[in-house]
Amino acid sequence: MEWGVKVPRRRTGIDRPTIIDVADMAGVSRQTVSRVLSDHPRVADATRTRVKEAIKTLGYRPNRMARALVTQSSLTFGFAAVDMRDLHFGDTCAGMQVAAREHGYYLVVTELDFEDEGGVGTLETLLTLGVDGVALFPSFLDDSEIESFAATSDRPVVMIGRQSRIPNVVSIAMDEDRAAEMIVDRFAEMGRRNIGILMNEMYPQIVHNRFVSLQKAIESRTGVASPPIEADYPKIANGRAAATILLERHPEIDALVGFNDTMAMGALLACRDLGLRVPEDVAVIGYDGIPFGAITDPPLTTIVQDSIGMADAAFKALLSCLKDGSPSDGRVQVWPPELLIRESG
Amino acid sequence: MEWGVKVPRRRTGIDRPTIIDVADMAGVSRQTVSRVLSDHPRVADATRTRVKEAIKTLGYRPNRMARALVTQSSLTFGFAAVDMRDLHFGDTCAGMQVAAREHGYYLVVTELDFEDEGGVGTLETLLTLGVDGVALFPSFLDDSEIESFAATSDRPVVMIGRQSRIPNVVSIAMDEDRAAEMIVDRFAEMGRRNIGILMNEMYPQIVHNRFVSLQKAIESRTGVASPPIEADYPKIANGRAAATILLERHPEIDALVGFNDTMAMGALLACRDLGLRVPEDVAVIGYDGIPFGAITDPPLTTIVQDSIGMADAAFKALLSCLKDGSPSDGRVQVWPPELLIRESG
DNA sequence: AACATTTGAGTGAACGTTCACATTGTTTCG
DNA sequence: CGAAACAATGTGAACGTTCACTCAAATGTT
Repeated sequence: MEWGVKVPRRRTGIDRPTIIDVADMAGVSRQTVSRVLSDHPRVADATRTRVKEAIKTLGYRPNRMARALVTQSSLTFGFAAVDMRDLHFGDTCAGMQVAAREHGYYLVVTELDFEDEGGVGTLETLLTLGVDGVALFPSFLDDSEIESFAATSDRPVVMIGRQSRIPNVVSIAMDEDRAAEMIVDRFAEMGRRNIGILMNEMYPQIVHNRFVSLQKAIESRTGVASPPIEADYPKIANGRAAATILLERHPEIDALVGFNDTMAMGALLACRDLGLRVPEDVAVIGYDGIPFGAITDPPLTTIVQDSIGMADAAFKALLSCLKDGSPSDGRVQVWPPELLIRESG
Repeated sequence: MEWGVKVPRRRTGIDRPTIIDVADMAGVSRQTVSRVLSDHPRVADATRTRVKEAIKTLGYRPNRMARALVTQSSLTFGFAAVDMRDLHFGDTCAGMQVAAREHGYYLVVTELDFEDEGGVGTLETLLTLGVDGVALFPSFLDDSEIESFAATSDRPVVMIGRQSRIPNVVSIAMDEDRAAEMIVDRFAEMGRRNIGILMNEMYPQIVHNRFVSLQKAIESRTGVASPPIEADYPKIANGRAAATILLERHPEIDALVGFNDTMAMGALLACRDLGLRVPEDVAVIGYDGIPFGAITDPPLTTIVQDSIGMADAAFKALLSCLKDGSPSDGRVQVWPPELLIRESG
């Protein structure tokens, strides 16, 4: 039997070097290396260069997890949305990436999965990963779910794309009412009063808000309630199918709003199918301003929102919550929409 | 003066509960809680339920960073590409998310930024974040950069979208030669011999490989070298501009390949501008199979690759590298392309 | 009944950092 | 010239886990 001399657990040679390896090579203590790493002023120049050399030759990179464990800050934010391929989500994500990098932050991006406890599971996991804050598109999460998530989160939460006043959550969203008014006013300018709305069930909350805003604007402008219709997924084919049904059921319709550009493009196709001219017979307007909207026939008029600007704001909001330590109580930022007039409406 | 009784650093009340809080509440040791968390068999049923209750009432979630620090595994993979909004990248990313979630893994997604040491910086940061492996689209990184990154990485690396045999890197890519042949053969079927190629400079490596494959296929089939032209960014407008120049310079061209669907759609517009009919005068084929390709006029013929399948393969490759501990020496997986014939070519 | 095995649970150390404090020299200045 | 101030570095503890042990009690075996 042996009494076993303690032996270090790994050190296989493939492992990344640690701060101690650097310290040993430079002949200093770990703290001094740490000081060099964080540009602490009280390090002798000679020492500093020696340490930097050691860092370079060893290819040392600090372990952010270990660092985060003690500082309680990983310099990392989480970003969650249903689908990064969606233009608005993708742009916002890219915008935050840029803002983050500028400030030495890193973005952990994840797709929200409805399967995973309705999306909340994914968010919780994000937290266990050690992010300092979370920016998210609420999509299918309703206000109360967001609220309870924010309540258990010890980190700031900013929500993009919905104007709800939720405790401990900063909300950044486009002014849906204003957007709806712009659309309806534009239609009015063209002499259109019978407006059909193409919805879908994929993002229940946004759709609902957008729908409510549109109905409000339509009734206040024309005094006429508007026939909505739902499609099950915001794809072109579905927009086409939905628009076809809507136009057949309501031949009086002379204007169509799509919940997003993709659906509006479907509407364009439906009009062509039915021999209706756009915009002479039916005017069509979408939301998002995706690039392909510029080359449809006719090019699509659309509401665009400043994704990048909102992303930047989201990042700044998280950062300032961290600085203040304040949980940023239910602040709501409302961003103005812009109507990009092309030819369809 | 005080001699300062030691006091715990934080415990402000907002902090997440730790495993010790759970242990205290359940009246057991941290190790027992840890055992419950990892479903260790040797825990008495009574204890197990007590611990689980404590976990629930406290809302405890294990800190993955602390865990990773000791296990040397974060159950997290990194995924890097230039732009998640790109359909192929986005699909692959989504595919990996699904695969990851199924296996209890988490995906840390990041956009590669050329500014940041030419992209390598971002990858290195990913490593310091503690990911267990990295899947990446090499884009503007050349083979030697990937190679040196893989050499310093103590974690497996899989590269998607380029067929290079690099030490310690698994490569998963579509068979570019085969795709090129399918395109050229399709054109040949239509009696086309004068093929123009629309390139761009955004993803130098892929473009170069794709270009070489196309040239090879064209020469072997028609014996005619082909005029390429470059556009600076794969946008519709640039595809249109590039195609216009190309068609004006080479009126004999009767077929056009776009490096991706977006550029091919630009080509469609250029043809319309010049009064050329598609596909009667000029046939057009793209790469990627983006949905909008289905509704262009005429609908776009295109090469599609199995992004989801490749994503799944990438994930499995990383996983198996970790299992074997083997650095998976330069394996290359080649995936067959598919020609989606619509009307433009 | 004596001993071996299994079961359930606990303890100190380690993972790679940073923080608060301690320890040296070396200036500065009244 | 002595005390105070400062500059440069080092040390032990802590962050929240898991791992390799250890230990006591319960169970089985001959």
